Amino acid sequence: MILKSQVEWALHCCAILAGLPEGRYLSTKALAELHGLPKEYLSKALQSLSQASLVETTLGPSGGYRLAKPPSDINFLEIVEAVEGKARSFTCTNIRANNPCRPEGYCDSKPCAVARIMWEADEAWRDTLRRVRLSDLVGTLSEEVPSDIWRSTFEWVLKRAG
Amino acid sequence: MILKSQVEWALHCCAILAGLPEGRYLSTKALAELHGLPKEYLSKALQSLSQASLVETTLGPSGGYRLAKPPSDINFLEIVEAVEGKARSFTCTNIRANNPCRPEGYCDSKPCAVARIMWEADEAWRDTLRRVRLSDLVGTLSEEVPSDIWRSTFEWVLKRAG
DNA sequence: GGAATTAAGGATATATCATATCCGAAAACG
DNA sequence: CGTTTTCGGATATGATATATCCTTAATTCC
Repeated sequence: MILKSQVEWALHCCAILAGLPEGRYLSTKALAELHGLPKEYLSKALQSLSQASLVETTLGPSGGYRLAKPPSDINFLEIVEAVEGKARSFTCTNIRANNPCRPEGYCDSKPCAVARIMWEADEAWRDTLRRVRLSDLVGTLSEEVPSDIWRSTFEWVLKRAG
Repeated sequence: MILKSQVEWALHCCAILAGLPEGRYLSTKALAELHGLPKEYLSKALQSLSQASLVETTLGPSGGYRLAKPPSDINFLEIVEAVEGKARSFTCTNIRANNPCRPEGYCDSKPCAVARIMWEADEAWRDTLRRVRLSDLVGTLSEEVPSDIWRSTFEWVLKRAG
């Protein structure tokens, strides 16, 4: 049960977008080069963010992506689900229904007890991600990343944004 | 990020094994037929449980599997990790290291902030599973499954155990 | 002792999905 | 108009889940 690498990419890209000056866009090319990622494939992750209305886009030179909402209004779960999908990690195939001792046409009142427990764990995972805002990540990063690296990184990407 | 179907199979099989009379074994064949599963492939899941020392095995006719510990000493996480592995769902490829603005030889003191959050969510998932014992599942099942179906199911599998 | 049964594990085949690249269309900008 | 960009479709490739088959060794029963 491994998350797509696009999840990691999307989170890091959102962190950069969150630090952009008001109104500026950042292209796929700039984000790919900054992180050392394949541009064409990263583009798919960014498209997912766009479809989830987490980022806005504009075309043409100096176009690209920017956040559609303030970083405090975006949580980790939104980003993760945008690229990974909203499907639960455990799917119940209802194998109890194959039990030959069950009478014909017997109908269960509740979902399978095993599935309920697995779904509860899945919810705990999602709850944790829901509680972390993108602004929290940016706060942590600006504390931990040396300020000169942090600053020159944004100068670097903005130079590429024209 | 989907769990293997073997996880579902293993959990249901453990629930049945937990209800067996003391000292009895149940074969792969019986467990596969009870749940309508491919015998050869289910065998791989049971082998995983065996390698994790969750079940004991014996060969020959009337051989098969039984729990190695009382159901109250086995939790969901043990079963899930036995077949799914212990690897975290999020793997950090440290793409921040590709940032061209980082000085040569710069070394991060902490693991990536993104990874720390994703791992925290992963721990929340594991914690939930760790807190549920196999005996809890059996308790729920014996409450919810009509007693005649519950009883005839064990008669059915025990007949197949010789 | 011999036949049947069983778990264990290796080898292999198939299907699904993640990863990755390429291309054409439409939009924005100078 | 020419360049740059997002977007979506098409396609290729690699890894992994799913599934089956076969051999070996251990155990039980006759």
